[in-house]
Amino acid sequence: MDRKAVTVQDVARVAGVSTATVSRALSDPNKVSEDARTAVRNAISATGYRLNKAARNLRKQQAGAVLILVPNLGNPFFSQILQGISAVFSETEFSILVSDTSDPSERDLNLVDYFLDRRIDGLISLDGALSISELELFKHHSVDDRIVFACEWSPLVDFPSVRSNNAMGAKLAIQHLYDLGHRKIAHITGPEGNVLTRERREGMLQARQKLNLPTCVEWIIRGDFSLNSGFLAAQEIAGMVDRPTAVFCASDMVAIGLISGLKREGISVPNDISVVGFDDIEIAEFCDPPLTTIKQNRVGLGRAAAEQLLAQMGARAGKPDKILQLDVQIQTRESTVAFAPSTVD
Amino acid sequence: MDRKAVTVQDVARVAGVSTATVSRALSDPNKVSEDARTAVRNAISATGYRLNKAARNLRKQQAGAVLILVPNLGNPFFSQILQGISAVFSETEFSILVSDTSDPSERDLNLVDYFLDRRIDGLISLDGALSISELELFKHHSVDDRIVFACEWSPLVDFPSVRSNNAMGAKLAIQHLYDLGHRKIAHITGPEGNVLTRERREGMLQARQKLNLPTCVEWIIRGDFSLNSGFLAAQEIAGMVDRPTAVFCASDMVAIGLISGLKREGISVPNDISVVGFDDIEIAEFCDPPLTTIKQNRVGLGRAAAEQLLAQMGARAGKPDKILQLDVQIQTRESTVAFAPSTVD
DNA sequence: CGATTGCTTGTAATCGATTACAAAAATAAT
DNA sequence: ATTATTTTTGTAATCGATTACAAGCAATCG
Repeated sequence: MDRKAVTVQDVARVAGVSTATVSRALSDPNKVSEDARTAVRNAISATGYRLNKAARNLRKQQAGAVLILVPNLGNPFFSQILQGISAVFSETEFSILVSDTSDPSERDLNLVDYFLDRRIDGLISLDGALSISELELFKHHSVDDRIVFACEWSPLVDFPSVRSNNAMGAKLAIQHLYDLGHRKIAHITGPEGNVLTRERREGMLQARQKLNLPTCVEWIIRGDFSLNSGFLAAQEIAGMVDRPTAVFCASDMVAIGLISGLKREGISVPNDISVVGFDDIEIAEFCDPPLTTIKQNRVGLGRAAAEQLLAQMGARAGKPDKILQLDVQIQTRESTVAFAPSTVD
Repeated sequence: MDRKAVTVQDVARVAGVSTATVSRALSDPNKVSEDARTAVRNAISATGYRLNKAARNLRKQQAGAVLILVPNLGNPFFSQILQGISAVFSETEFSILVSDTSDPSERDLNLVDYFLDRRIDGLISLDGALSISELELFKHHSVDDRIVFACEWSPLVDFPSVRSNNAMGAKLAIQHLYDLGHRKIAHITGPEGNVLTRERREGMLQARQKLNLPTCVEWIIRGDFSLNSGFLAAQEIAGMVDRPTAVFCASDMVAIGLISGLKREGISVPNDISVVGFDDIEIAEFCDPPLTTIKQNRVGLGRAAAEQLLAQMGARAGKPDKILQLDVQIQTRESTVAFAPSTVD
């Protein structure tokens, strides 16, 4: 690459046209004549010309990149959404930058600086927990029309967002357990303050109310989406006097941790307790027992978010903010079975 | 952000110095006097100046970004390496672009184009299976000194690479099983052609030979690192006349699939067969039974690769190509137990 | 036939930071 | 005090593509 760079000037000379014509032939081919177009095409392949993105970006006042904020890159759940996003942008001129918000070294950098430094043209956040001051800055510098939330979102602002229908998922889970004859249903939540936690819990509470199910404060157990929180919840459940016959978990990881923990307590899944997860991560099918869960279309979610952002960046006109909610399905496997009242209550 | 951009000119005017001084104050502060430095600093905060990366990149003939090639973003194994890489580059001026090589829409784009388009200054590939033509192109355009392999690598070239000591991992696994009294040890491999598959298999064969273990062609089962391949291998093992008492799997996913499959065949782990995985993914601890496995330092691997690339990009001098091999450890859990010869052989 | 419209093209300014070169100022040496 | 040396500064060219503007030319119209 140390061969002196071939520029648009060189192409122009070889093709016998001006630089303006070369540039136009590249960006908007039907602005130039057939002849010029082929001359430029030939000159390009003759010289081995490659457009310099930095120069274009400078002139066009854009960055040619978007930033994806991921709460935790190590989590397969998020990285599959990233896959969907990546698939869409790879068809465009945009590159994707990825930043892990759980990484402390990235936290001190203001996000809005990415925009101001002209490093990015848009932003997709999978993290709903952006600070209020950060969100204010977005608005203040009017870059808020180039931001889309995916999966999670922030209740503090009304930026467009693509998400799964979490309440629907919770309802499906409860209804499924109800249909199997379960009445005493516990729930392990996500971390407090998280929007997904809230939506799933509310959906569950609504379904529960509609079906007239008994409630018990003890049955709502605080978790944090992690394997370990499920594992710990198992001990709590084992110690309950009025033990639930089924548990709806806010994530598959929690469900897997729970099953592992219950087993350790001598409680069998699904014979003693049925368990439902949320997410349908790949491994759910290969657990023991295979996990009944709520399936989200993660790749589709990423794709939709990417397309939303592209639309937004294309049309700078203030289009109505959108919330796109993707349907979820229940995937029944062997971790849930019909309630068999072995011991009379 | 539509407020007209503040440029280095504006700062110069306010500070009462020239643009050159402003630029120098920013890039190499001890090239200018104390007075000028503070004047510039004040002017910057007074004007709210932000450096335009596109302009700098154009002038400095660099991109300010590196590309990370990931075989499969949806796989937590890779995304944790990404986390390590990300942590290092976030301390620098470089942004990271991420591309999923399993994404068909990215496959038609020549990787070397990223360099030629000046979109990236360096490349870290977690994918060892780059095509020979692609690798030739790298050399042909002499960008091969700005490429580092991480985790996987290509046997076709001698680019620097950071990897786990896979052979050592295999030896640890076999030795562990040997110490527990196992002699009939099977192995489920990764996909054919993959370097990790080869290293782990060779390491296993060597250890096996050194310990003078019996061999049997049937006991080497072809897998592909996936859950499903482990699941399928279970059926094969169940049908063997001379059944192994332990299985060393090329990945944790395979091990989990295997355990799930064996259970379905009525074979208990670890009572009937002990199982060892490779990777120590997060979930390994919460499987049933918790998985004995070879632990790789994924984040450390990412960090090391990132630092290697930084060193390489900094010193354009041809420094010796390096292969950095990180040690692995065995993490014993409950999927392996001492061999108890219940049925006399 | 002259005027109007539409299409294609070229010239040159522009995006914003960096840096080669040279001049000026400050310091050290004789 | 004068010269040599070092440090600090400014001017202007430069990176490479885009595009406003104007001009050239052909086609269309009254």
